Amino acid sequence: MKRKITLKQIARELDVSISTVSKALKDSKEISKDTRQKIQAFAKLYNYRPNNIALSLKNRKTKTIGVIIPEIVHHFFAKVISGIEQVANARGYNVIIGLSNESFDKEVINIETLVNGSIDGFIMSVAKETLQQQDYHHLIETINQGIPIVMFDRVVNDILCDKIIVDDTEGAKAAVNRLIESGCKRILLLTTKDYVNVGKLRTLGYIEALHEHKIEADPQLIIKAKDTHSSDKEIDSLEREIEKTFEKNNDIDGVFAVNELYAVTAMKVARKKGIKIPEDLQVVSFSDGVLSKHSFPSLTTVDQHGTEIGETAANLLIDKLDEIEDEESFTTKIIKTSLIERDSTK
Amino acid sequence: MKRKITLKQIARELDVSISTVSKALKDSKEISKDTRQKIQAFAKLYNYRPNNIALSLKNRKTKTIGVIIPEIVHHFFAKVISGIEQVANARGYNVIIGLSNESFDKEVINIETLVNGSIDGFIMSVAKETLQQQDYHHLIETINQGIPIVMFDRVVNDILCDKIIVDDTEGAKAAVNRLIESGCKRILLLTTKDYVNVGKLRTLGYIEALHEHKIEADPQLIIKAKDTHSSDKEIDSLEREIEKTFEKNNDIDGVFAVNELYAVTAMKVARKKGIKIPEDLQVVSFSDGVLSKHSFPSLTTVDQHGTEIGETAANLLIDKLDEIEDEESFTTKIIKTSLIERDSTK
DNA sequence: TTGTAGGCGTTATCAA
DNA sequence: TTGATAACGCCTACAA
Repeated sequence: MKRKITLKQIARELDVSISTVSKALKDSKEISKDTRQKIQAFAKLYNYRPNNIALSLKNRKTKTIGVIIPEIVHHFFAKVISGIEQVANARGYNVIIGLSNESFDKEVINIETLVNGSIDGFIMSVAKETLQQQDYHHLIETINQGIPIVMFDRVVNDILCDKIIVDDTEGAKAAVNRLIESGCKRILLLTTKDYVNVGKLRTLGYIEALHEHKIEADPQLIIKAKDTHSSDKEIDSLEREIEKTFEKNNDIDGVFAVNELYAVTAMKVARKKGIKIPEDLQVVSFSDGVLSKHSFPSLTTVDQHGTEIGETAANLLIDKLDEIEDEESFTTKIIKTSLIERDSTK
Repeated sequence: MKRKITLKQIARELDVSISTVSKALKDSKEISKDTRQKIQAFAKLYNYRPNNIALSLKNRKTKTIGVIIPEIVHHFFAKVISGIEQVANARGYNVIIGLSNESFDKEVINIETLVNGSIDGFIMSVAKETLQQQDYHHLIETINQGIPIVMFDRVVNDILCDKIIVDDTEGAKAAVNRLIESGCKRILLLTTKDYVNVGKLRTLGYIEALHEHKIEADPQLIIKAKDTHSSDKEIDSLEREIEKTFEKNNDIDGVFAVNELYAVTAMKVARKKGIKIPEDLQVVSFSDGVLSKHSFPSLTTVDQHGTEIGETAANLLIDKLDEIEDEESFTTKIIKTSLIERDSTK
């Protein structure tokens, strides 16, 4: 077991000074060709690589970015990470991940432990609990310390930083329009509680689409799932609610769900009740998932382009870190969604 | 924008030496109660936190572990990461992730950039390409440098290190047994090429189960998908192969798939052909996914317990790093699978 | 052309 | 009780 070799060791072995070695390895012309070659050959032989930690300490840059997300067992977030990682790696950065599990405390702890030198900047999607409590001191403090944050998806409007958002409202509107255009008149909305920004925005899109087509929104047709984690229990309870709503409103001919799990749950209810999709009921959902593609029938969905979001976020952050971008200007980028037509619509 | 405060600055402000500050913040009795309190109060006020990078350099420990996996947009790997992250955080470690995208080169690069001081140890699942080429020099070198590796799922037997494996063969056997017990006689196997270890082992389990029940394995009923990434195209081609096989063998009454995507693909073919599940055809798959739970019919699957694998791997690695475990002994832990019964079996 | 010295932030040892 | 010094590994301005 041989430890990694250091400049010091090379210097000792070759009987030169540390700085000579350092310069020689940078191919500096200060050093004679002879010694340069000798040192380079030796370094190569022993597979010398500069120690990242020492570099970080010296340069006050770690070349790593911290990614804080609510959960990772989730197709959308996994895609975003994948996009971040790709860009980060290509631009010489590493990626540390921290999971908040939607908990405020875990989010704070994660950020605090990384802030102390481990990372140069953050990319994050805010935990539901944080949004609910509206306590953003940890975010404000890191920004005040000169550590840039790029928020995506779950964004806090009050905080001044770069943001990548999905055009949730537009996407939802397009989805609902799609339903209306193929004949739906009574469209059930499956959404989240309002404090989840994206749920709220998608709800807004639903309302707007109806409005544009002079259809009045019926409160009876809006179900706000009381979920926090999409756990089995919560989905079961949603299922019962959907069932009840179908029973009370047997004229429902469309469903718009803010995520694919809700959509699949609706389809399950429909199947139980013998409602044919897409003949009697059409379904569209927001999503970025495998479920949509492989459910039966496959789901028409609003694609959020998770990978692209991740890539954009990483580029934005690294531009700032590498000082390609001005430190004091903040942009909000909107990633356009697109509708993927599958078999749950006519 | 106030930069993080350092010991030096505190020392200057309070007109004491750096080492006094350092000791006082550790509540060392060497320092008088008075100065201790003064310094602690000041540090608290300015929210002092030791710089991780400096600590890493000093201690030659980074308190972070590198996780190298083939992909992250994959339920199983996401679960494993989730398990790793949980344990790591609880034990004071951070997690850096690197994605190989199943590519040998990316795996090598990822490991090499992290080896230079950024991490204390690795948890990894080997890329398919690496397994195919059987070139493990990067792994051997890191181990030789005293950096421990814990492998999971896709494991290299020839390399001496800790390993966490799923009892693939047993799990597959249990799955196939389940099919046989509920009456299946002609069971189609959907698997991968042999160089993917887990595919091979699961295939073995299939063979063993048949053998135990004195059913002869029919090569016609074994489809080895020529996939590397489960891309759409590859799945389409698998679909056609399954279709052909069904046409040639109309007595198939069971399917065992080594992953849920293959299983869902088989169910799709069955649906097209009007084959009823589970009445005419029963399906079981290996998996750790959302698909199984929400497909129609929901799939009976072999649960791999991804989170537990991640937790076990992290504990094993950290035990070694924190020297709770002997550095020179290597264990291979087997995580038992369990069968989750759903609607695709009788 | 090569080497010395100081510093990045911290801790530990030893001296005052 | 406090402080100076060296060290972790690297880089660089400056001196020789």
